[in-house]
Amino acid sequence: MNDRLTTTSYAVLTQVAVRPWSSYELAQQRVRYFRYVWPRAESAIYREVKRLASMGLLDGRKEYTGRRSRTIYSITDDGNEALREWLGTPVAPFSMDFEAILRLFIAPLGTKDDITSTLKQVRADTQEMLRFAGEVKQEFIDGINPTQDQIYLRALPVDFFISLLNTVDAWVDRTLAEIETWDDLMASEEKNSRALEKIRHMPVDTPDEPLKDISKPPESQTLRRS
Amino acid sequence: MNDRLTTTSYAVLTQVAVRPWSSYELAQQRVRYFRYVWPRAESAIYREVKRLASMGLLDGRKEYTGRRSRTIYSITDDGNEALREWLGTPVAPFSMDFEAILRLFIAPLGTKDDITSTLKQVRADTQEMLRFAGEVKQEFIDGINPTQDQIYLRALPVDFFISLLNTVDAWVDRTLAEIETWDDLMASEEKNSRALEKIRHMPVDTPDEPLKDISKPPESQTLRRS
DNA sequence: GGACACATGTAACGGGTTACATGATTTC
DNA sequence: GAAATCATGTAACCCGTTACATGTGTCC
Repeated sequence: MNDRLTTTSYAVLTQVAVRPWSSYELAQQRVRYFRYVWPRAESAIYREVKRLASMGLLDGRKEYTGRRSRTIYSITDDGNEALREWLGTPVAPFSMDFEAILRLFIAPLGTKDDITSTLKQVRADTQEMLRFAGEVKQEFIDGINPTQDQIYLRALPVDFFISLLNTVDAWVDRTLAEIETWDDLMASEEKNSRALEKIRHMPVDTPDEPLKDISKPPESQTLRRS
Repeated sequence: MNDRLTTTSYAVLTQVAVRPWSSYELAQQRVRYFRYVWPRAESAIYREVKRLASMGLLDGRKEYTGRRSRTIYSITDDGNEALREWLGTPVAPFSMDFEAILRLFIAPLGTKDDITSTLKQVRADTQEMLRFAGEVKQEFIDGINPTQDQIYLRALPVDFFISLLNTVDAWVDRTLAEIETWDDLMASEEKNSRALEKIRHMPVDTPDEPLKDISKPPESQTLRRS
């Protein structure tokens, strides 16, 4: 049997480290809390807890409601040790899947309505996530979040999440506004020169200019292009 | 044989729509251009082009260099039609994998050095991506980007990408600064009340307050929590 | 007491990754 | 002419998803 631990393994361990849960609760609450930074299907959680239990990192105890059983998992010492070791290993880089961006590249194959609908859907998604973030914020303010005593840690991801969503939201808004000014989706001199002017002002250093952040060690400037 | 099209299929089709490529070039250039919005392993591309060719959406032509062959793919009319139809379907929601955030939750299991190293690694990653974005910006300014004539479209993802990276970068900086002020990683009254004060000022509406954006249709406010 | 939603999972398939393989080209 | 690197893929494993299944409370 395979006993390599993936980030999903550690994500599950992380949650069980808080307190014991049944598989079902775990799957539900993972969706609530980690959905946005490590989204996985519920069934992946069911398989993962069994694997972790068979490796001795979780301890599974059966309970019964009538004829039907459920399993409550708690973390073992080995499980905690595995988490501790994980913290010292290199972290997986941030990555994302953003289909709407792909569609932009070939937007002229479809209609203007296609692409604006796509972008509005993205906005609806981010605003739903922002609504959720607002709920969590309110829970902490009201002092009723289950992890209230860890608010000094939890505030960090919440901060990240809100910043990110506002960034995406603002981008969608100005992108929709730009596209609304277009008569069609075809290339034109005017569109292209407007875009060039915008690109000039985008907040990133170009290779010919001095770099903004000089607090970093210099070898990071010599990384080869992949 | 299975002929369901995934977003990865469309990502490949999108790229081949620009011009013909060999599988190898495709895999390389995908890494360059789509790495950040739809990252996939190169071998996935090799399998995908064969699948798309067998479905008639790509046309594969063999070339030889000595005894060794390679295949050049170009898009067919059916391939273009598939792309066009795709643009009218619901888009997959934005999602991300961000392991560093998971580690924050259990940071006290490790050392302060563990967590700051993790965050510095994230910063190094985002700054490498920003460096790449700066190169692309410069290419457009110099008028030498291969998609220069489509700059009115390409500027939109570039804008997104730069905004996102700057947001992540700024978050990492203030998070590192916060953690630097800590003596240890344990919970404390002081850390928690500071965090609460920060949360109060985070830029997101809470459920008890009037909503910022009233330009949206009202039913989006009534979405059920999942 | 039937319908329906919630609770608690399992099975099977396929997309994604890691590892490997081999021919051509360049370097020194 | 040996070694290293680039070009061009293939094989196999396994993580993740979709679909399904069955038991239990609850509503009316």
